[in-house]
Amino acid sequence: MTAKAAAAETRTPPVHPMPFVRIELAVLSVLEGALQVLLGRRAEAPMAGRWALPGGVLRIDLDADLDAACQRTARERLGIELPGAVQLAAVGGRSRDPRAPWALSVVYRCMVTPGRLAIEPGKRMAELKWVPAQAAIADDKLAFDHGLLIDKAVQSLRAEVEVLRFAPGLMEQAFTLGELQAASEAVLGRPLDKSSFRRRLDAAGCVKPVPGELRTGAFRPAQLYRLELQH
Amino acid sequence: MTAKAAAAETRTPPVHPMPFVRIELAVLSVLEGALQVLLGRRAEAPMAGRWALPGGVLRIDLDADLDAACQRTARERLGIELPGAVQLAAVGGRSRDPRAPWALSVVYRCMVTPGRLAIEPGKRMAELKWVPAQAAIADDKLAFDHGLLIDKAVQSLRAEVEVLRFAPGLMEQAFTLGELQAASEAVLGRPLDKSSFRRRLDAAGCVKPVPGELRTGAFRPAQLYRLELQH
DNA sequence: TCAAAAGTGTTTGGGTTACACCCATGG
DNA sequence: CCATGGGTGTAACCCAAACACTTTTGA
Repeated sequence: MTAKAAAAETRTPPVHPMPFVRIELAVLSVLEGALQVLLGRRAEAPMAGRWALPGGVLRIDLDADLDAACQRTARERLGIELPGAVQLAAVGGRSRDPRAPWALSVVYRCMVTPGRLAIEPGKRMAELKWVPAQAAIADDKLAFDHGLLIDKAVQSLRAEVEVLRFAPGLMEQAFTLGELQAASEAVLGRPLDKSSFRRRLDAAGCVKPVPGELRTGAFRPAQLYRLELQH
Repeated sequence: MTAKAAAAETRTPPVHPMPFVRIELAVLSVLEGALQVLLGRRAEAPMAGRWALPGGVLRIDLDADLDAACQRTARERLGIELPGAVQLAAVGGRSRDPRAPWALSVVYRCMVTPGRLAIEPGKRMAELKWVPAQAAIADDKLAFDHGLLIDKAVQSLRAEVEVLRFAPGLMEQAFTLGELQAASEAVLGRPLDKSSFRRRLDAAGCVKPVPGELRTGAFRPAQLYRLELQH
């Protein structure tokens, strides 16, 4: 019986040591006209005091799959869900993380509207802050390889906005076309032409007017729109 | 001393069980005018006898990082290196693989020229065969979730060919523009216009003539070209 | 009445499609 | 000399940038 168990043990894969698996969150937002990324200051070793992407350990007892692990991590570290989070990449290797001989991180990217996030640090987060994405990518004092990960996140976001595939969470539920253009310009880092931007928008059909709804500001009121789900 | 060790132990992450981590290879090739994917018949349980993507267990003692793990897996299963392999995605969850309570696979995609691969099954591979990608994606009898993974691989390849970013391994070292066009058409699944294809090629500068080199066939000899590395 | 932002039209040019047309070669 | 694939030219067209213009409101 013990022999049989031993045999089964030998045949099953866990005979090989497995890597330390984490989830990292690249949470982005357009704030004050610039694309910013949410960083947390690490409360514990390793790299205590250093700024890093919020993240946590994959818990196979709690998480049904990777996407669920992403959401649980978001709840624990940021106190909110991250609808529309998409997987960016997996990175892994020796000496990525001093806690383990081999560390693998699955990185998620998510857009969040300014209001969504009451920046309240959760477990093991000393502090949270928004940092302009440019500065974060250039900062070589970020923990681990998180600078590279932020770069990847920004690149993939740009590629999507370029072809008018707006991630949910980029805008509030309802917004004016002017606001959408401003957000796109902040992400892309270059100005867009109002006329062609709008023509492209309704050619793509990715945005739908909310009848009757207007935003009344200091000047002429603007039609409000919502994101239309892509095919 | 033991107390200190115990404390360290409690703080270090391996207190949580980690998932079973594998590498899967989506090896694609244009064969007989169609995009095909390399499948292996599983020699062992689970799903013995079923066709699946070649793959293997991540070995943190052997692999320096994920890319290295991909190459080792290719050597062991296929007997060759896979230059130009790119990471596609990571998938993971409970009940993906009966061998473990939680399985995570990092999937790589690679193009291979017809001649490159002497289909010689390696360790734990009963047999290897090329299957048209369309058929493989539609086949619901593939092991695990590999049908979905093949779909992803083909989609990402199409997106690249669409913008003339030819993966190394798509073509032999030297090729005629006609061959490049034929391969692109096979990947995209639609005909391309010769004239505009060529104009786009030299606008993008992604292809460079090899002076003096000609391919002499049944008819007029053709200039040979090589892929130019992108910026 | 003016500033500021919303919203529309028109011109223009670059790039792609579609198609026609020569060129070179082995059979 | 002809079938076949290599290679080039041209006109039509589409899209989007550029820019000017009108509209609407609060101050």
